[in-house]
Amino acid sequence: MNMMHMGGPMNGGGPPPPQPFQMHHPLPHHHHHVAVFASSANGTNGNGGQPQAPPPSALQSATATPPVSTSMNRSQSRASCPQSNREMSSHRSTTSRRCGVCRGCQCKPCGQCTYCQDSPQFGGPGVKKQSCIERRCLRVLENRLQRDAPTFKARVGCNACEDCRMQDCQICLVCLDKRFFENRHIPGAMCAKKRCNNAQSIECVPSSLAQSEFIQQRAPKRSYEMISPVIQPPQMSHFDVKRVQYMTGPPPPQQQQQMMQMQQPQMQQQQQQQPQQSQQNQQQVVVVQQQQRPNSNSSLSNGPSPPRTISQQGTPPHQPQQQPQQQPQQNGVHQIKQECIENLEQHQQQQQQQHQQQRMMFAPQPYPDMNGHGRMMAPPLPVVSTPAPMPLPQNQMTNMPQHGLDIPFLIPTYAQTDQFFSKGFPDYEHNGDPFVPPSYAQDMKGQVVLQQL
DNA sequence: TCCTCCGGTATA
DNA sequence: TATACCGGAGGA
Repeated sequence: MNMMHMGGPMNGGGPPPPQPFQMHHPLPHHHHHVAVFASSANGTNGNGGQPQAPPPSALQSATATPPVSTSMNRSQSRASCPQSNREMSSHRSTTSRRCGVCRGCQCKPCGQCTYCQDSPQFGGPGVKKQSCIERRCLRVLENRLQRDAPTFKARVGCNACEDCRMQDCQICLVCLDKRFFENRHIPGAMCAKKRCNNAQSIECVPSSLAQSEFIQQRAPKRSYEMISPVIQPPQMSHFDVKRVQYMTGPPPPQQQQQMMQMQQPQMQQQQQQQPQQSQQNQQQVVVVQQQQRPNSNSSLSNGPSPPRTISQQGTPPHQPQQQPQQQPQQNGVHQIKQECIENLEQHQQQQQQQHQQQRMMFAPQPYPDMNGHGRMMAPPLPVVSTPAPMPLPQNQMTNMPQHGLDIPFLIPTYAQTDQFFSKGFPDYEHNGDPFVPPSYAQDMKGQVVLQQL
């Protein structure tokens, strides 16, 4: 995979200090009509304090100073003539040339990233010859994702180690897919910059696969028996991470042992947090949580988790599948099943309502496909560092994801003891991070930029 | 002719 | 495997 275009050296993911820069070339006159439908024109330009950066409100005028450099104008010129022979005569031009109309193309160079500083435009030597990391064309990006995703070494982290708790780098293939394409191409993958020692490889699903299909395959990558209690008794199935499917019978002994080792501390901690629950409720909750949110970033659960119960004394059983007396009673299993079904159904309805509202608030933005035809693209997503989305019981759905999926999947809630996530998800707001294009910032979230072709 | 930057290759 | 480098396509 070619990661060069994903950002280059990035200071470990942290935003470098803002560095004011001077545009060496005055912005040329804009030759194309740009119509902006802004629902929110207030906000900072978010461009690292650059005095030259036009405020979003400036974009509302078709005659305003263009927010891009000469290269963007050239790209727009190309895009303005989609029927151009030159545009269509070359395979390269049809697959990876800038569309010129997406917000990446509309964004002007940040002047701070590696590639900007390399560019002669900013006094650099021009050896890297790459475009500004803020100016990624969504069409080019999607082409790259479609091309690279099948061979991408996608991984799922443990979500417990320090690396997993780091914020996403926002520049790797996974983060870009998450940001712009709702994880469509590399669903469930962890940020490629994270070096989780407990990460497990997952397979990439072809982008042509429907969301509902890939969820069935992708979500339970780490032995998540989220569906198993509905399908069959939980103790009779496990998820084989290698075969990427549910297998009947208990997991292999080695996997069981590994699961137990990873879960014991979390189980104990969880019981300390819920001391007043009745024993029966406690059993049910634990079973559901272990089955449905093993990938949670919470310390309550992480890693592969076979269906299990909890003992009367609150100590986790070491060999639950060999102790039938500790299995939930038949009524309890049915009750859990019913609870899961109800929770999923209820949450599905909630998700649909939420996404309906999101679509009304953040209208999709059209951008041309390879043939120059308009396509509708999902609104920008909030950038969060999240584990693979997993369904949760409804009583745990406090932090709702904004990933826009029309499925009852959400980012797990996090324990109060989790200092990193207990504050909630970081809002997607431009705060000077040069890797966050100003046009993708919160204040531009509701704006639709239309380029007349 | 110059510029931008995609995509392939080399290198650490 | 990630990053750096660079040839060269395409447009102005």
